[in-house]
Amino acid sequence: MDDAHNPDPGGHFATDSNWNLGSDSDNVNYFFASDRESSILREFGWNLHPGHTSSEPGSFGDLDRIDAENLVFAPESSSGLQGSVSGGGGGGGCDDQAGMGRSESGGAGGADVSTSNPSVSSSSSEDPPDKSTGSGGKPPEIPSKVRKKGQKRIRQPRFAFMTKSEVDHLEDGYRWRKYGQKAVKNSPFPRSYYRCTNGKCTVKKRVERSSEDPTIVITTYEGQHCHHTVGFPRGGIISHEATLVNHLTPPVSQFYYPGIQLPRESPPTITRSQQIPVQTVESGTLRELTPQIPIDEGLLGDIVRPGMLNR
DNA sequence: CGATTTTGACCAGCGC
DNA sequence: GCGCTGGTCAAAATCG
Repeated sequence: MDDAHNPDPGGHFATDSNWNLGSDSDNVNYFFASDRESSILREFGWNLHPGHTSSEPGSFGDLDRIDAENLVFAPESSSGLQGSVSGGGGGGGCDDQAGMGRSESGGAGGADVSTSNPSVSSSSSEDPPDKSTGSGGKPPEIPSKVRKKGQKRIRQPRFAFMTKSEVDHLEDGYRWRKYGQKAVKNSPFPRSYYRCTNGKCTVKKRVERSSEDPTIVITTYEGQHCHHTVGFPRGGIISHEATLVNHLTPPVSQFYYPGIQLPRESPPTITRSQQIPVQTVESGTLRELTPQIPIDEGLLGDIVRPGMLNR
């Protein structure tokens, strides 16, 4: 896995083997799409256009300008943990009653994500629900957490954004609780793990800073929110809600309506608002996208290509 | 006081 | 089978 980069001579999107990212769970392929691919994004709920400038609904707000040419797709091949992108379908994670999942305090929360998404997995593994997180070694007290050994961890679709920002945790309209932090191989910067504070929401997000370009923050969302955002400073309260749930829309599809806001907690430190959405899709969905050369830096390496970093 | 963050440990998955 | 790494848990600490 460390060899990571492998340009894709073929001119097609890289394959798992080409882009091994380093982590079992993150074997994701990233592609750069041209404006032509924007349509694909739209299918996933992304209303993007080349050179799009924000401010319109469905856009990323003034925070960023999306340049379709630099758009990066991150089809989650799931080599490992999950069969394939799951549509996240119906309600992704929020299906069940609040009680279940993570409880706030320390909650054994584990149950999250994976567990709740039976419908989703359409693909490969019909796997039985559950298998929740691999949660650590905690007592198998909670049934929902019970993970059968043979079952693989199922993850919801993931969408990553690269943002030039000095702050790690960008405000996106939702409230998150940090539940872990890990040092990342090949990167001096640790990766932080956040979980939506909404009791019913199982959306998670990982935040990592580029080791090559510290100004770039890679934020990866996993799952879909099934609730409203907490509200935006800009008065933009998202009206949408779980209505999107049935589509394979990226979790961000909700908060990006109001536009990804500048961190509330942190002032407008975002220097260059450049955010590149990385969407995970089924490997087969995308084709023939401009090949990109990933760099081996963990998450970042998967998402950011050298050229971009140097920009 | 409640919520969030920090931090060390544990477990699962994968490659060798 | 072993080791490595990512991901998650949960107790303790910190913050508002």
